[in-house]
Amino acid sequence: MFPIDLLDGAHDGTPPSQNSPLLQGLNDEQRAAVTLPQGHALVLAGAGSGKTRVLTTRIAWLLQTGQVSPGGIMAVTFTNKAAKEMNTRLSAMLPYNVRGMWIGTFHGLCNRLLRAHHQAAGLPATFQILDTQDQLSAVKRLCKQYNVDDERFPPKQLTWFIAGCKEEGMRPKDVVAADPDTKKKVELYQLYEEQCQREGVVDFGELMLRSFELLRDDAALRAHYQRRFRFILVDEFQDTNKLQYAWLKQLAGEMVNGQLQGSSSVLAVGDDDQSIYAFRGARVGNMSDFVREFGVQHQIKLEQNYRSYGNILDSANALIEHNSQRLGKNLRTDQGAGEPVRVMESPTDLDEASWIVGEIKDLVRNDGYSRQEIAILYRSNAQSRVIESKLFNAGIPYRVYGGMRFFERAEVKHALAYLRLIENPHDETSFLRVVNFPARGIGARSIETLQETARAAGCSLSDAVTAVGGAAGTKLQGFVAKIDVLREDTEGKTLRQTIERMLEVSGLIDFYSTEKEGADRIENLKELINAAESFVTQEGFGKDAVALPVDETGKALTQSPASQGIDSSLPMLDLPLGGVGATAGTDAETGETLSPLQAFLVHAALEAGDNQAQAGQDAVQLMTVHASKGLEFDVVFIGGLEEGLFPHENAMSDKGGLEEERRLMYVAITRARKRLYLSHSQSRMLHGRTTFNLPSRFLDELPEGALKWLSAKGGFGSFAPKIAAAGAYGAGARGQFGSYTPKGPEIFANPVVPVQKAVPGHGIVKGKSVFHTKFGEGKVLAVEGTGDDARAQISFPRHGTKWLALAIAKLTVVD
DNA sequence: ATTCATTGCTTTTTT
DNA sequence: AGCAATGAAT
Repeated sequence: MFPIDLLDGAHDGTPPSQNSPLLQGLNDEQRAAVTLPQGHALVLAGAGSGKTRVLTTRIAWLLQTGQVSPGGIMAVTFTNKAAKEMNTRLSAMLPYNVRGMWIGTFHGLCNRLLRAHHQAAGLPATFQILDTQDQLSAVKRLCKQYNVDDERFPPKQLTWFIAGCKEEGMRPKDVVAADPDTKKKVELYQLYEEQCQREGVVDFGELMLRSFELLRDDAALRAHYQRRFRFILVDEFQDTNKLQYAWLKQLAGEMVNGQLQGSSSVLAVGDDDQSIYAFRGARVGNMSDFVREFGVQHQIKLEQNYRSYGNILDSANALIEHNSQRLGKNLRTDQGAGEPVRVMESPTDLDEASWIVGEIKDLVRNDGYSRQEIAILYRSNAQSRVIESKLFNAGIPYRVYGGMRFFERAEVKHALAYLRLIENPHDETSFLRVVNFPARGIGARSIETLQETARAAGCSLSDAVTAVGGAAGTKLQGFVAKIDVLREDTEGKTLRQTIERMLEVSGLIDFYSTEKEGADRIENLKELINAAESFVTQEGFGKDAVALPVDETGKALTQSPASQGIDSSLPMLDLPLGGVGATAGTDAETGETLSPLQAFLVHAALEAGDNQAQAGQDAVQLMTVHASKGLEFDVVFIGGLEEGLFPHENAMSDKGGLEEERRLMYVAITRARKRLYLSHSQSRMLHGRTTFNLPSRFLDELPEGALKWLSAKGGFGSFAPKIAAAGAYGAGARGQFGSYTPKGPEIFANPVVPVQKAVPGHGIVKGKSVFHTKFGEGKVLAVEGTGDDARAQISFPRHGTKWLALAIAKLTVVD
């Protein structure tokens, strides 16, 4: 369907030096992609085909051959991680620095655009960004104000509705509301917008939508950026939603009779087979739309895989073949077949976990694999629990990805709220978050009065405090005065000093130091200071901003970009953000500079921080399949390959659901370099009850020749080789296998690690020293309870005395 | 204001 | 089952 279009790099008549060191080691397809001539192009980059390398080399190539200066390049990604990776690689490849380019996430770049043109966009210069939590609390507040029945309109659903509308590019007036429920939602959407506007805040969707509208409605501005960005590169194009696609079109040129006209070149890199975010609005269809509307001339497929052995790729290829909606692509490798893909069936999820743990022990002990090169992937987060407990009991270090991110933690959010109030006393989300935290006797009643007063007077909460009388009024005024003092105190101070002062004045530190679980919260607040410090250093605040000469057309000014005066000390937000001939840091209209504090707050919202657990040394990696995208490991376990779980039953409702699940499986398989294990269990504890599931249909879709069934080993081999016997424990067999409930001794013959309940002694005894991954070494003061309920009281020198549940806390006995 | 009890939710997730 | 968030009781 898509012909491979190998280009020799000499189409535009001026053959660039094909022997450039940049092109060394690239295969023909990669080289063709890197040296593409001007014009729009689509690169279908299979898993492990060197996609990031192609993207970065392409940029380096464009610069090196003088086709464009850094200012003429935009590279868009989805995650901060990907953007960072691109930056890092580019800095390594290029002799000069990378700052002049616009490299970032969609939201990051939108933020940049809106900062530069906040006036045209109708936003205050210091607008702040609401994350998902903030958005939810804003909606809750709204619902309360308008007495919305939160049974019928759960705030969470409203936030989904609003985000969904924005992703589709729809303002309240654009939504077709047929039924009264939708009408009500649209009404609330409208009110929510007004509230955000009043408070000077934007949510993630708004960043995208607002900057799209800015470009759409301001022809001069649009023309400027269209001229500036000669080359636009988009990573993970299959994950773009409708709005992001429309946004790209605005930057790339003008639509004339359904065809895009413009002088810029858009390179979209993606893999339709790895599209796993349709559930949150991604449109794979953007790929074919792109080809049609942009009049794409060149399509290149990167099918050479440098990651996995043949059996793994054969499995991936065979599986994805079952999808009908594909552009068509087959991965190949020179590495040989490698080991077969191992498949295992276990009677229960506990056995499955035990088996995985045993296998990992062998891999590490006998085969010399390092733990961090082993990943356990699962469809849903709930599955990690069992595996974690088995790993823990076996004393194998592991790391779970996902969960709370740094800037999302309650104490950090509290601190950020105070900081936001310093900048903007009218930020009501922040105001309400901390007006009574730490508790200062301002109850719900007082707040209600304040809200009524503010509404009556048509002013913000903080302005309304003086109008509230009585004891409540005094307390409220005290709070506002506290913030005012803080604002004056920190005027002109460094970010570090500001945060330290805030922690003191707010009473947060005092509060947490009296809390019993407060020690690690204080730790996190201290960490906030560190985060701010490294933000300041990295972003180069405090150094003089240097003007960057911007060529109108974005064309190379000189052959040596190093001489263009790009200064690495330029903070990203200070860059001349367009506006014709803008000068960084000074131009009041376009290059307005944020204070370090403001910039840090933006950073905190836009980049929620690492969500990895302790960056432990050599630990087995646990994560959902979604989280594994873009990563690779020597050994991969995929657990829970059962109907209803993977493919997940909730995903099967819509027509594309099964295919998306299959792509998810495809992503999972292609993470493995050397060895792949697939596993399913006959029964599983799910939502508190034991369920019995058939093996996943995906197992049927793999090539028999690439697989090796291990189940025989355990005595359940009678069911293998597999699916032919599937009916035997199908729906009719539900009762029959009821006795496999995880109770009593292990039925299964491969129990490398004894079941938890069989171990009354966890080794943790009064008087012993234990090690906790976070708190360090501590002494056991007491032990209580048995089995899963066992708890120990442990005294840590740096974190005080804590009660820890042994089933949860990661403790190892120190001899 | 703090603590305890009840209720609801539970696919995947970035920004 | 387990957790978070809400509501009632002290």
